Amino acid sequence: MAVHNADIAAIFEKIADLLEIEDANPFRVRAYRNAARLVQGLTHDLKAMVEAGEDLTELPGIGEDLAKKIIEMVTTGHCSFLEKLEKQTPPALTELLKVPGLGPKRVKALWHELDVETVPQLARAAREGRIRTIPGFAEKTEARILEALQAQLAAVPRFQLAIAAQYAASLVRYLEGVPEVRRVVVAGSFRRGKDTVGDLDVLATATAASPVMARFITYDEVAEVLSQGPTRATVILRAKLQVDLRVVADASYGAALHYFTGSKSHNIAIRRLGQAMGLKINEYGVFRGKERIAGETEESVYAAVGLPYIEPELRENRGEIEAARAGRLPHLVELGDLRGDLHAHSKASDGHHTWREMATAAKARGFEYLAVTEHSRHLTVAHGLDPMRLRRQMDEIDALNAELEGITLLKGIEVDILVDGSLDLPDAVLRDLDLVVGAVHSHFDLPRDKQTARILKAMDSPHFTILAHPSGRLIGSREPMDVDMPRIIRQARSRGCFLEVNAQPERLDLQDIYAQMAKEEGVLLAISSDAHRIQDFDNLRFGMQQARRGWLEKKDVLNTRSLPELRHLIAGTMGR
DNA sequence: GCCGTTTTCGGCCCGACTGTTTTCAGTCG
Repeated sequence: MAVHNADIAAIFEKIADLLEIEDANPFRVRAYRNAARLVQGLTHDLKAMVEAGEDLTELPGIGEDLAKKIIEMVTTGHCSFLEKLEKQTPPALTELLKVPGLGPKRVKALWHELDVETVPQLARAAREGRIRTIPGFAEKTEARILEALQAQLAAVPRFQLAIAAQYAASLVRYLEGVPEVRRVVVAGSFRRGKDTVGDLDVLATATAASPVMARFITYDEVAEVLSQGPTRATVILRAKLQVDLRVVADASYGAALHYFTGSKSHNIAIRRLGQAMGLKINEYGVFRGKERIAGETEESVYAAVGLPYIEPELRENRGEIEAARAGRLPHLVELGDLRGDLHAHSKASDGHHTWREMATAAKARGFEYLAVTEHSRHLTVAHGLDPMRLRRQMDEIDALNAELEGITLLKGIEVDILVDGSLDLPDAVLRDLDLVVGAVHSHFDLPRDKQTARILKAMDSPHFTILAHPSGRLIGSREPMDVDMPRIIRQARSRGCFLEVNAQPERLDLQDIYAQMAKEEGVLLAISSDAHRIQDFDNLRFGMQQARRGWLEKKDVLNTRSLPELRHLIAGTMGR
């Protein structure tokens, strides 16, 4: 049975939940949670590592015991320790932990006092007024549980980064207008550029006299105030997006920004470093005894523990602290490094602007080149091009290039990868293009081996240049295809072709850890807008953040190259 | 359960807010 890293992470989380309900040593619980997070973010397959005989205890947070459990899981497909725990403690209890307001202590009390083991049982107990009879619970708690269960029914998924960005922008403008407010910044997973955010963590610096907190909870988009104190408040916007506001004095800006940006795991690691140096780090600053020695800027916080500044996108405790200590932090690629865009559409297929308009907009962003990559004929809903229309477009592009100054349109196609792995257009026409972007747009649910083989075969085409949106996921609506991504990455290396980080907010595909894996394998990535209208070039900022989360540097990105360099690199893949 | 320019044992990040417990535990981030 195939055991993936995600399966192992899920089992460690489950063990941590059950141990916590059993009131186990909290540090033991944390060890399992740390391990789960580590495994989730690993760029290497644990099964492959075990098969290769690698020493898992080299991984930070994995000791003898957890290594043994991982080996058991990848070789037998199950975890005997979890099975033992599930005999002692009903496994469904871990579902109760997901109800906001219920932690391990309360879940245990509900189980012992009322025999509540499942969410439906919890709902019934709340409706029947039995919860208030448990010591430590009262009517208000019971009411909140009922409310939370109702809210869970109308489950709010995480928000796409780009959507959260819209709510963030107007809230920030509003708060900046409040008297005595100095700075407002959105921290949290938003600042780290995660593909989705669960809530917005907003930091403001203000004087004690500022009415910022009162203004915040009366913001006209606020639907509900969950909690409110002098320095912190939590609200739900009408859009169902939760927003936490934290207010500190301006002198604490850096420490608070660091604390509020997270990730939690990164913060813990930094605080431990501080602790080892006799320092205490909190959101107000870095302290030696009572004396504050840093905290006005994030740089000062890192400097206090002997580290250089670490970019927010790297702060996942996936090796960035070790890299910082060793002076090996990547110099992350930036939006300004892009010299062009290698995936875009026009009215000719399913876009909304002409190539003249697209080229003008691209040039205005400082781009030297823009690839013309319409859909191919198989994608009829998108008015995909057949060979004849493509030939005609190639002539039009030649004519347009003769007119345009300061930008070059590259002749390309986003060709469908058919279910058997063949490409939707004949070699005779593909060979005359500057580049061929291949993409899957159908049959997303093939079994893993077939799906992988299909894509590998497509990449075998001598004209194949870039694999677009490699996982095929649509955030919130379509899961990634079940494919062997490490194998696809190795195929890209051996064929000398490239993978895409698609910047459309619902795609952001490749995902960060695979982008990092590609970098480690020496495969260049294209950060592409997949623009269907001129405004879509703005999405590149989200693709850029995803790429930065994958530790990509300028040298790792195909479209940071000048046009001659780009042509040279592509020539290595075309016409073999 | 992990880990060591404090340590192979004894530590393990830190603070805000809520509700209910009259002084703090539980939860959350």
